[in-house]
Formats: sequence, C-alpha cells, structure tokens
Amino acid sequence: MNNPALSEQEQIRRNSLQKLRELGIDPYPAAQYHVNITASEIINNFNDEKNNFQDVCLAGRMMSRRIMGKASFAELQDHTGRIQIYVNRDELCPGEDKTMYNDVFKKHLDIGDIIGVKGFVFRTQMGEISIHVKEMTVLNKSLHPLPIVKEKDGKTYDAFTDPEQRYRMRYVDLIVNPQVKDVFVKRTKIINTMREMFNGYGYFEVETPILQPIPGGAAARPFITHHNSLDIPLYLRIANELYLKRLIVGGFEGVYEFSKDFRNEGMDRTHNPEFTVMEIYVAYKDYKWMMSFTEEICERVALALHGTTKVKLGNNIIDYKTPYPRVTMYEAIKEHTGYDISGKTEDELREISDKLGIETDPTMGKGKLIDEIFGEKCEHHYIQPTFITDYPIEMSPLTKKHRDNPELTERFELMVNGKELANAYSELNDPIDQRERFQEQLRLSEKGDNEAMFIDQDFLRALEYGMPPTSGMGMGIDRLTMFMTDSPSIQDVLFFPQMKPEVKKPKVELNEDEKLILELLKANSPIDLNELKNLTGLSNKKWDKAIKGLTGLKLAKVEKKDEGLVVSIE
RNA sequence: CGGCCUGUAGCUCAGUUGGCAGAGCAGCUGACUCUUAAUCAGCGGGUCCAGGGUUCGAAUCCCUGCAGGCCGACCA
Repeated sequence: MNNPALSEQEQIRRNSLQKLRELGIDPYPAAQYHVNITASEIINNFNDEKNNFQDVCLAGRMMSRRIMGKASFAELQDHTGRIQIYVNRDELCPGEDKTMYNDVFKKHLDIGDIIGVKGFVFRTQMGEISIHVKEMTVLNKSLHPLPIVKEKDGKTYDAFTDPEQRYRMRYVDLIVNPQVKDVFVKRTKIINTMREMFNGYGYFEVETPILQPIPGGAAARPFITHHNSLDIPLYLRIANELYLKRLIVGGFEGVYEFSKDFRNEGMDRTHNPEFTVMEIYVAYKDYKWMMSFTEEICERVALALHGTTKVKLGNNIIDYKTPYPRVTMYEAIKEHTGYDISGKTEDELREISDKLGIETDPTMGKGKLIDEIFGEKCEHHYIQPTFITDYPIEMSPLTKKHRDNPELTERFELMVNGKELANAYSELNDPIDQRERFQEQLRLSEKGDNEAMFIDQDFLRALEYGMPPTSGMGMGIDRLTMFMTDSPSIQDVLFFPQMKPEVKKPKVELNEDEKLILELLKANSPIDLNELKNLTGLSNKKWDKAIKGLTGLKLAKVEKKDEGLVVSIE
C-alpha cells in the first residue's frame, strides 16, 4: 500500500482512512447530515443563565486538536466561523467500548477532517463557549495535510502566505485564512447592493453575447476564437456597450448587465485577462444625471459594507459621501500643469507634452495627447472621489458632442485613489455622426493606433432606427471591490486569478547516467566503488548524482567493508 | 520586455570562510479528564526548484533555465 509519490503524512492519512473502513465507518458517507445550528449562532447567542442550545448538531472541519488523555478539545470551522468542541472519552463512549474515542477520534481523525457533532453548549473553566460532544460522525476524511495557522493575542503564526499557492489553491486559502472569505462576501454584497438599487429604479437586468463577431464598445485587444460549424472567427467581448444600446433602441428604458469582459493584454496587480464590469444604460437621461446616479451607487455600497461612507484604502481614508466634485479635464490639466489646452492644435499639444517631459510618438492624435497629459500629470492627484468631465472628442468615439463645445464630449470618469473607477457618457445617438466617428477610428487605425475601434455596421443600422437620448455608465467591479475591501491586488478579489500553467514535476525515472551504472553493475556486482566509477567515465559530479539517485531508489547499495567501499545490486 | 528579490520538511523560516541538512508548528509513539500557539518525554520526515560548471567536497560560488513576488515599461 506504500506509494512513494506520497509524503509520509499523506500516507499516514490513507492508512487512517483504511482503518476507519475496517472499523465499519464510512469515511465518505452518502446520507445527509442534519445540522440545526451554526458556529456563529452559538457564539453570538449563548446565554449562561438561560443555558440555551442544549441539543445542538453542528458540522464542520476540524482545525485544531488538543488531546489530554481521556478528554480533548478541538475547533470546528463551519461556514460561519469556528467553535470549540469538548470531547470526553466516557461521554462519547458511555459503554465498555471506547473505540470511538481512543481509536477513531484520537488516532484516525486529523486536522482538516470534516465531522458532525451532537451535544450541548456550555462554557469551559477558561471561559470559552464550547460544545460538549455526545455523538460524533465522520463526514469526510481529508487526505492532504492542511497548513496549520495558529493565533495568539492577535498574532498569527505560521500563516499560509505564499501568494502563488494561495491563488492556485484558493480552497486551501479560504479554509485557513478567514479574512480571505470576508473579501469575497463583500464582493457579492457590492453586486447585490447595486442590483437591488437598479431594480428599485425599475431597470432591467439583461444578458448579451460574450461571443461577438465584432468586438466593440472599447479600445482593447480582444481574444479570438473560432466557431466550427459557422466557420467564422468570433471574439470574446471587450465591452457590452453596443449590445446594451441596441436594447435601448428596442425600447427598454433602463438595462444593465454584470458581465465578464476579456482583454488580451498584460497582467499585473490591477489587470486580469477576464474581469467583471457593470454597464448600465438609461433612456432620456444625460451624463449629469448619471453622475448623481453613480455617486448614489458608491455611497450605498460603502454604507452597505461598512455602515459608513468612510472607507480605508491603503494609507488613505476615502469618503464616498455624496456629492463629489466635478472638474472638467481642461480645468484639471490647467490646475496640475499650468497649461490651458483649450483650442490648441495637435502640434501645440505635442510641444506642451515635450515641455512637460511626456514622451509622444507620431501616431498619437490630439485626443491621445491630451489623455497622456492627464494620465501623467493629473490622474494620480484625485484620491477622493472626483468626476473628471468633458473629454476631447478624439478619444471618445461613442460619446455625444458637448452641448456647449463641439471639440468636447459629454463624458465623465469617476476617479478614486488616483484611478479610474467608472466611465460614462451621454450616448451618441446621431447615426451619421457615429459613422463619421468610426471612420475617424479607422483612420487612426491606419495611422498605427492598434487600439482603435472596429466599425460595427449592425450597430449603426440600429442607431438609424433611432435611439432615445441615453446615458450609459460602466464600472469596474473588480476595482470597486479592491477599493471597498482595501485589497492592493486584483488577485485578492478574484477567486481564481489567471495564472501561468502549473508545471508538473517530472516523474522519477532513471536518467542515462543511472542506467549506465545499473548496466555495469548487473554485469559486475558487487564491485569496488572506485573501479565502478572509473568504468562509467563520469565526472565526479555526475557520478555522485547518479549513484545517489540509484541508492535513493534502492536499486543499488553502497557498503563500507574492510577492503573499501563496495557497490552491489539491491 | 527590463531591474531587484525569493525558491531548503506538510506550513513558516534559519543555515557561518564551501566541510555529516537545522528549528518551531504539523506528523508518529507514549503520558495526561476544562485545554486553547495546551504541556511533558521520545521518534521519524528532505530530488535544498531544475540542468550544467568550478572543487577532493556545493543548499552555499559561477552559468543557463523554470516558477513566484515587488518595482518599472507596455497596456485600460
């Protein structure tokens, strides 16, 4: 039953599994286990006077165990938290047969196993609320040892911290690092809060295609795939915008979607190839209305999560209390660079960029230059929630022209902690203008801008049927979650962040050197060690590696005898 | 893509000028009927990321590769 691929501890657990079976205990029972309480319900509501919870049944994973002869303590962790259990030999086994305690509990169960207990709640002499166990059921035998994280006086010992292992084995991370679960609970709460708010407004949650023939709605490099029976390329969506606007054309007044989008670009602390975005489109509204709506989302989410609008983020406290300042992009650039860029030509903007020490290249148009100046010199200043409004027309091909200035568009981005959190427009609904803007994108593309948008003819046709004045907004849910949970990395708010493939360790196999030695050994066993070494003609290092490999696999044996070191086949 | 750092027991980490591979927790054996990082006694556990080189001898020095982290570049 020995398997050399298993560690000692894994082997011991498999042996325990076998022992349980021999005792007639199914380590993986099929029957439902009827739980009537959770750990947190007991911890929060146990009352010494009332002496309540006298008949509880709880299941969970054993996270620690302290055995003291005939009595033991252990901690069970369920989905709500941890509670201590007290296991007394003669209570668990009232008769003569003490197997359940002496063998099953003490010997064949391990930290990480899932068990169910029945008993009553009491408070120990040390003051800890605990379950006095009368009956115990094995629900799952764990074969892989869990990292043991211990805590005392708020200090954590032996924490499971290696980021790679945490992300690759999130299940382990979730088991041993309870604060991780909290982030994901908050993530879901964020989405639920938003969904409730939108539904309260009467807006309609929809689903639109992930596989798209033309990836539109944003400037980004897409993933490409292929549909076999249609024999056409399809792209994974980079945004939902164009489909949601088609639905506004179709007559919905407000539509929203929480969607996975995909961008075939770099991965880092803030970017994952697949990420979650909420996009919402509301008819008969403009971007000013959308600013108020966006503020309301942020404030509601902060309150739902923290009970306050003030949220810690790194070294800052972000206050999501409405209203947020509204600053035009030109004002922002003027404030942080001293340059007034209104009415400037492309050449003048390039000159300003040079003076500001910003690198430019000839493919950059006016919009891109302004974007670059803002990104380099302004963006990071906006720590508290701030709306940056009125973006240049060149960088906003889906946005309606500004009602007061045709060089600008009715667009805002919500900046928090120096980063973009949301992006919104008064949506462009003039089909002729839209076609010209797409064609401008095409020109940029020919000039070398590989982010410029494709032309979606069907979307243009939809606009020609007529879309009411509409405001739309997109918000990065991963980023919002990072902000709201004080997580420095996107990997901390995704259950399964994208990782490089795990490399399988090569199987234990004889290499050429080892095979050579074995052949020689078969012909001359036993043989003097130095003689064998000379026969192989291997370097010292290679010899050493190979012979150690063989002895490690118990294929050869080195013995010290009177005449010197002797090698033989084992 | 570039710079810096890391890779040693199931987990967290030491490892001196190159000289038998270490600790705590976890595990195993035993003691212990209210402990809580339980305690006490004893024991086992390693492809030192991989490959190559220098050397009598490498976890340690050199080269190459792999994986990861941080920072930057590119990129929303």
